[in-house]
Amino acid sequence: MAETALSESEWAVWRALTLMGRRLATATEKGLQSAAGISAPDFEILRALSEAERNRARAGELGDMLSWEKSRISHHVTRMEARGLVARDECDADLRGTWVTITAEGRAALDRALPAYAEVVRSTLTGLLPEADAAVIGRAAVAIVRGTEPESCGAEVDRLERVIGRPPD
Amino acid sequence: MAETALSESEWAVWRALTLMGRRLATATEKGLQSAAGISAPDFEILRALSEAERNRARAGELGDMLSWEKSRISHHVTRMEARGLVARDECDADLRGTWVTITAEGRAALDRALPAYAEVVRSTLTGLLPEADAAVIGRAAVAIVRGTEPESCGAEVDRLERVIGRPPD
DNA sequence: CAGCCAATGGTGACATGTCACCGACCCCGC
DNA sequence: GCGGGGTCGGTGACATGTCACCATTGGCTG
Repeated sequence: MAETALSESEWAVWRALTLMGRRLATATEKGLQSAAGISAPDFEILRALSEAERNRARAGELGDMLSWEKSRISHHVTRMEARGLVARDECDADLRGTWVTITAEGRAALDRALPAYAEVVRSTLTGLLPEADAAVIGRAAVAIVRGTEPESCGAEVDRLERVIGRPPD
Repeated sequence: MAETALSESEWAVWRALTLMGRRLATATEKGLQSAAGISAPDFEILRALSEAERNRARAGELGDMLSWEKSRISHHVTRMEARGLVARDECDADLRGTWVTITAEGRAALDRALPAYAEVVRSTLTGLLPEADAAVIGRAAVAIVRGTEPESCGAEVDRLERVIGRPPD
């Protein structure tokens, strides 16, 4: 703990993970942009809205679904609204609140994006790893997510763990 | 390949990796900020400079070392220059070029940052995973890096693979 | 040596993300 | 009903990152 230097293998694993993260992000961005003309954050918002009841959600709900800060939601919805992908509606039940809705244009973009997104996941992750390795990497990722910020480990992480499976013992 | 839907486990692994990436990035940022008052990109620039001969590098070299675009280098060096962490020097041998140097202040910040950085790696990665899992996740990350953008797989990835080891067969 | 093309670094416009703060509004106790 | 504190979104300032473009310079060819 007082050692200041990382071992070569510690450094290599860290560096490899960092590089991998950037590659996955870049591949996602490129795939969505070329297939549907939207960015990765756009996609996340549209997907969350499409899964919500009546295709709409309160701004705060969106933030919870995506683990985004409220100001990030607000800024990004403003940008997407300007491009016609989503719309804001007043909330009668709570005058402070705002409904965010997916527009027809947003729905069309999402429909174009979904197959491309699946293809990105397969071509950069599932398709490159033996299934057993994918399981190990998934479990390791869950362990790291659990190990960092223990307080905010919401229900989603539990669900992921259930799907991915727990270390054998 | 024509399937449009991801299986539940494909999705879970992808989502877990995405979450993990954000957690690691956040932990790095927080650790460096509190220990040395610098950001993760600041740290990368300072580390690259400190490893270069005479603690200086041409802007383009820096870009190659970090796999950054030249405009990113330029913008970030401008910001760090304003905070006194690095300095620009004219390059006599090529009047188009610029030397980027680490200042005493930048060196001091780097020295404060290095132990904190190692601590972040240990507390979020090495310390949370059994050694065998770390090896598997490292190999998987290298495989993904290799599988995406095959052209730009420079010498660094070879080195990482040598350190981490290759899949047993 | 003249002229062309590539390399080098920088700049401005824009997209994304965080933080601190604010104005409006809700609810709860009185 | 009426304050007071917390909730809800939003805004502005700033940091980061990408893209398209530019001016300057190097170096090579005729």
